[in-house]
Amino acid sequence: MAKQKPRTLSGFMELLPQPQQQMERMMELLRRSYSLYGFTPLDTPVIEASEVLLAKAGGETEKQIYRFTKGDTDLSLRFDLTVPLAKYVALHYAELSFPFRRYQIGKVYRGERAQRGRFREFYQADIDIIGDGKLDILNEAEIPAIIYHTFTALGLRRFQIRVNNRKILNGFYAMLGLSDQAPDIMRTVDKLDKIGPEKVAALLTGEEIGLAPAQAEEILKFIGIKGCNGEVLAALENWRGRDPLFDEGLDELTAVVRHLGDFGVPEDHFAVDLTIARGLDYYTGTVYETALLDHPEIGSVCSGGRYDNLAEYYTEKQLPGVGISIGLTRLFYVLGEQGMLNPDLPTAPADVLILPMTEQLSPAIALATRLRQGGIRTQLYTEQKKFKQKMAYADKLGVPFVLFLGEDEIAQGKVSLKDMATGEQALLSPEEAQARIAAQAAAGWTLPPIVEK
RNA sequence: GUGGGUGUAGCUCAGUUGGUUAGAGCACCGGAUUGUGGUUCCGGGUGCCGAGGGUUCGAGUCCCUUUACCCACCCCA
Repeated sequence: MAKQKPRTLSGFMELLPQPQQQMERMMELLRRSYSLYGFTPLDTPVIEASEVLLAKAGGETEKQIYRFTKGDTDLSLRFDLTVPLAKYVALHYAELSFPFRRYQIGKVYRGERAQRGRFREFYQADIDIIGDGKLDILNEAEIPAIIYHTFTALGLRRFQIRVNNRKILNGFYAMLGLSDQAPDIMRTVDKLDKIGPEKVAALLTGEEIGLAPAQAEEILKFIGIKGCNGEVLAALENWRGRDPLFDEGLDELTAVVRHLGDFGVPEDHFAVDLTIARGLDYYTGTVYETALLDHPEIGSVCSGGRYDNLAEYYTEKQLPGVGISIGLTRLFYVLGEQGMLNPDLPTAPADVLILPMTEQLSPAIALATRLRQGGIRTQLYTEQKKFKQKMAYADKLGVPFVLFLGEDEIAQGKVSLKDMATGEQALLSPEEAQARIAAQAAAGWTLPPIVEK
């Protein structure tokens, strides 16, 4: 019979056991980091009713949404975690405490063409802080501090958090009388690093945007402000007093920069960058983008910002918030491609493999139970294979220990424990063997029980 | 959505101006070695040459269509 060829869709990441372990490790580090800052975990459905998910969407995002019908219901896959959060907060408003700080790690779906470092299904790891009516500016400084901590916890060093404020940009374009064209201008200006000032100027004065050369020059001069954070802020002061929104944004940005220092983020890991404006269009104030300095070509791995009204499509309540999203799949892809994933990370699924050498399995099963009760990850190998194949299996899994239990051992009440790294083997009592394995077992594996007795 | 590239073994890829039985490395399987792996040696090809049509005595190779994947743009994590 002809077989259906197995295949995985383009843009969907599917990992082998070892890299999967590394991925899980990364997620665990993120959870710990987010938890450390007092965020509560949240999960929401991957599928939502289309009218809920698309309440605000339009343009590009709407085109990218996976949408389908099941029976007569119109369904969509979530394309980010922020819209589901908005729904969640609006729905459970009365039962939540504000400011509501939640983290969420989950898959999202975008039906765009897959590309290097760009997927159709990918993990986002989000944190958001939602206020009830108001939200203090300090939160906008804390968010990038969390990013700094998190990236550092992952072992990353060469990254930079770039900060800007939409109010500054919108205020600036208002000064020039260009409020209507502002979104197009920002998107163009965002390409500065990639295509250079000449091409940006050409695009700005081109047919689609149609600015006067003098206006383009003014814009390039503005976004071209360089220097350390203090210098950039000082330069921005020159525009103060000409637009109230601009002034407000400048005050906010100044506060964010100052508090970032208070939170312990080193000066060289964040920068005021007037070109960034990215992210979905619901950002209204501070915006962030984090880049890996050695891989600018791969784009942003983490971005976010401040929004004034998260859930305006679901509720009359005013719910301002600030948050960021780490593109976990992209980040993992880049790290893997660059050989930056720690190869020393133990990825064996077990600390020990028990090889029963006789037909009599009861002692081996009892031993496995005993080790597991002691918190040792134990695999019992009972397949009828040649000895050599059993060893090859242990070798491929990378288990640090193999434990033989044959007639001799059972008769003596002992076990043979082989250290796979050194090749040394010893006849030990079960207690001694357990102690040796436990000494090398991956740290932090045991967790307190979640169910009360 | 737009532009370009590539489909040959599980993976990465060779395959001459069209020529008879389609190859390499790695992986995999078996053996040397029935209580000792990772090294070594010996043996094994596991294939609808993406699919459909055309040209030809003859197509992996040339032409057309189609489909999938990759790269870039758009946009974005």
